[in-house]
Order: sequence, then C-alpha cells, then structure tokens
Amino acid sequence: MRTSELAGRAGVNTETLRYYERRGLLTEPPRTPGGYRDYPPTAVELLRFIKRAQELGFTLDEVEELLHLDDGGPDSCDAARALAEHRRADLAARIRDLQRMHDSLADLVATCDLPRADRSCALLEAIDHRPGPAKPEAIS
Amino acid sequence: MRTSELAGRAGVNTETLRYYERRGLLTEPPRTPGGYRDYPPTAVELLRFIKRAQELGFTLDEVEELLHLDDGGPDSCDAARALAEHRRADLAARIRDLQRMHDSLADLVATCDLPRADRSCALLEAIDHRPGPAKPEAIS
DNA sequence: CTTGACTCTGTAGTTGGGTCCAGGGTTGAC
DNA sequence: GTCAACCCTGGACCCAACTACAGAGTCAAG
Repeated sequence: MRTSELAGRAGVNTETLRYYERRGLLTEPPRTPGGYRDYPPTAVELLRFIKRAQELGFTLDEVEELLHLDDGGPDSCDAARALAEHRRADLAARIRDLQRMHDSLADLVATCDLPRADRSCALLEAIDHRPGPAKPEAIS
Repeated sequence: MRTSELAGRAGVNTETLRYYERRGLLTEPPRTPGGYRDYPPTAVELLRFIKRAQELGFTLDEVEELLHLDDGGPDSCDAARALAEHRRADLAARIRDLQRMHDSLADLVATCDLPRADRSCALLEAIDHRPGPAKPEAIS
C-alpha cells in the first residue's frame, strides 16, 4: 500500500510516515520500480499501536524501545520483561496520580452542587491540599 | 522572596518564572526599589500546583484556565464547574486507557514468567489485541 | 568602594513531534 | 501521449515549553 493510503488508514499525515522512517521508528518499506514506498498491510496496525502508545503518554523514543523488543524473538524476552515491568510500574504511578486529580475534581464539582453559601469554589485548595506521593524536592 | 529562592523552592529554573510571567500564568510580582521581583510566599504553592497539573498532562493553557477560574470568586463558580467537569471526564477516560495499557503490560510480564516454550513475548499482540473502546475510525 | 553573587531585559537556541514546500519524477485514465 | 493525481527528496518551518546568553544594574560583605 502506498504512503497516502497508509496515512489515511492510520489517521496520520503522510509526512509523519517519512518522519517516523527518518527516526528509525518505521523500517524502510520496499519500493516499487518507480521508487514509491510500498507498505505491507501490517503497517496500519503498527501505526495505530504507535499512536495509541503516544496518546497514553509514551514518547516516540519509548515506543521505539518497545518495538525493538518485539524484534528480538525469545532471546530478548528478558530485556522485554524488564522494560515492560518498568513501564508498567510507571503507568501504575501515573494512574494513581491521575486518579487523585480526578477525585479532587470530582470533589470540586460536588462542592459546586452545594447551595451558594456553602461553596468555596477554591480550585487550588481542592486540588492542592493533598500533597504529592513523598516526592519532597529535587525531582530529577 | 526573590527569583532564585522561589525557583529553588519550587524546583524550577529561574528562567521558567519569567517565562510563566510572560505567558500570563504568573501575575507580575511587586518589585523591590532596585527592580527585583519580590514574590509572596504563596507563589511556591502556586508553582507546585502548576508543575503537578503539568505532570498529570494538563497543558499550560489549561492550567491557566484552571487558575483563572479561581480568581473569579463565587460568581465564576458555574464556569468553574463546567470546566472542572469537562476535565474530570477527560481524566476518567485517560485513566481507563492507561489502565488497559497497564493491564496489557502486566499480562506481558506474566507471559514472560512462563517457561520458554510457552512464551510468545509478542509485545504488539499483548498490547494491541484488545481493540480500543468502541473507537473504530476517525478519532477526532 | 570594590568585588562577587545575584538580578534585570531582550533575544536566540533547544527539544520533541511533527508539517509544509519547491522542484521534480511516476502513474493511470482518457 | 497528455494531464491530473500522486509520490519522491532535502530542507525549512511550526508549536509548546523551556533554557541560555549577553550586557547591564543591584546589593551586601569586607
């Protein structure tokens, strides 16, 4: 399949395909005699995976790492395992944080349901008064 | 408190403070006779709030929106409520997606615990074979 | 009253993730 | 065999969110 078809099916810009290729995220597809890229059908799924991972907060570097693990066969399974576990723990932490923020916002919305006199509407308070997960200073 | 003290306490670069001020995210603090910025102690909490919201995936524009809601007093409570509810729903959706990815990764790790013969180690499969939440085409 | 640490301003550079464009080649329907 | 629709390349440009820098002013200790 050609560039624009793949781009269309995956919901990305054609330039993005070339960009990913430059980055090494997509391997160079075979070319037609005329020099046109000719992607295999699986490329659609691959791109959707990339996009989904990205929406979930993985950087392209991380996505690349994940994809490379998939290349190595069973031999790289231990490395894959370590990386996956690492990312899993990251995700768990992110989820917890987001959940806290979510709950704070839900509380705020609930406060807004109260009669005017009982409202504080103090967004900063609502969100900020639960200190972060033991991360005092000097983050990185 | 002066620029570098605030920056230190909040864990950001001093330039970031000026950047936020240019963006309108921080209001211009009073100045000392010599022209130095003199931040109130509350600025530390404010910055930490900004950073935390950012870590959780809010853009600076969104953070600004959140902060402006806090200015308006009870009058803007209805607007705040709508925005908060919107963001809350966004967060809930993000959390669901992250949770799916998290579970996929956990499955992958579990697969890696199997004896070699039973492993697939196919990351793409592990992650990709659960189609998204009824989101067939044309995302936005 | 000098010296070194700090701050000011405006402007330019960086990183990540694309996106656009000019100038040219390839296809396929007519 | 022509013409629109597509594709190629290399390079420039864009946005968000910083970060760095030059050149000048401020301040407190000695």
